[in-house]
Amino acid sequence: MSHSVYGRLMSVDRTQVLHAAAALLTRKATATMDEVARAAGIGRATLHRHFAGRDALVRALEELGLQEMEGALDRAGLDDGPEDEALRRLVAEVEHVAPLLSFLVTENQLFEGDQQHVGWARLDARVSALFRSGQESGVFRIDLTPAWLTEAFYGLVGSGAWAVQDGRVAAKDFQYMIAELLLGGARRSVEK
Amino acid sequence: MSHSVYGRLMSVDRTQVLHAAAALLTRKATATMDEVARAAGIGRATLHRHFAGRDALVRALEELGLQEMEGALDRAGLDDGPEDEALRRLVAEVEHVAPLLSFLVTENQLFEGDQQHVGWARLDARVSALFRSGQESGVFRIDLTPAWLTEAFYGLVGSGAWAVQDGRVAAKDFQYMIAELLLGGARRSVEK
DNA sequence: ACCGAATGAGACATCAATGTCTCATTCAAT
DNA sequence: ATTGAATGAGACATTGATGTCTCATTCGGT
Repeated sequence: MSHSVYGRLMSVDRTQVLHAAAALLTRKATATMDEVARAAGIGRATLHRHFAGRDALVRALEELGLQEMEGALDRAGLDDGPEDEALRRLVAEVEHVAPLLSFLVTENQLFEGDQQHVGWARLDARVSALFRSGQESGVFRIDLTPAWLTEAFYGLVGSGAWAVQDGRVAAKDFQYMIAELLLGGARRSVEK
Repeated sequence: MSHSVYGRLMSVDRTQVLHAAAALLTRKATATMDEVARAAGIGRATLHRHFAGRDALVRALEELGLQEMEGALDRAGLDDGPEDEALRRLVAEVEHVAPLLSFLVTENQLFEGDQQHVGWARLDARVSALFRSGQESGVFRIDLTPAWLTEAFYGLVGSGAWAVQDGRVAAKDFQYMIAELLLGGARRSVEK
């Protein structure tokens, strides 16, 4: 009785399917369920067996995205050491979640009604807290609000993922490019 | 015979409709034609009279986006003065095109086949050239590729537009937030 | 080698969005 | 005030995606 981790026999990797779906939907949100299935390397019927419909799929993406982001935040250890180094660790941890994060940030069809999802508020708060902490300790400049820095972080991660996926940036440079731009900007420092 | 600028009677402002459509589609790419019409403040029938279908609408968005971006690039005068100041001017010029640009960057359903649209290649080249020029003149750092800086520029403009539209950043801070982050980054400079 | 679960492919009905049309109304120009 | 173009609302047929089902096949566990 070596069922698998969750009691069911495992054939299609739910997580892998969701990551593939996110990668596709980020750049083609109108993609068909059939296209999503193909992109994940499975049949449409199988996709339907795992996710009742498009809504269910999107909600699963949301759930996984939140979960993986929380994990990344945990592993980054944002409370340890200087905030700029913490940010570098966060960028590193976030790399493989990037397409998923990108989809969730972009597609706000999630927010039914007009209130933000609770889980997202938590994430925002954690990232935002890092920037605020950095400002208080004098590591980050104070003329850019934590809210904006958080938003910019999301945006750059998304851009980075896209640039890599599209071949405009080497995958190995992902972390460096994002962290360096976010921390130091494009201008050449007068003093390092 | 005071027809209007283009010979037809003008009732719905084509440009205004497209901007509204872009603003909506950026955050809800699966929006219905009816939703788009409502968002633009017109009826579905009228929307159909101006744009044959969804494809035509998207292609019109593309065309307008390219046109307005080219205009912004022209007005920014990228060849005059230091590149960092040119970049600031570009950010300023790009502000009102932001939602449109954001939609076009995000939705790559445009690129039929696998080749990039010619117009976009031109835009990319112009923005990229600015960063390259800045690197050569010593204004910008050389460890971040022009391609990445270009991508980051798009991403930050999109994030900025989103943050403003969502009320997380004041509209009046749009230019400052983007230009400052892009040029100087989040880290507090040791020396200014 | 056997068995059962899960899959892929395809058929099919359903449903929502789309595209087209009509008609009454509004509005700008005269 | 009159005219004609353009609009909004609604009806309608069409199309394409969706959701469900069946059946043959594959594959992992025993």
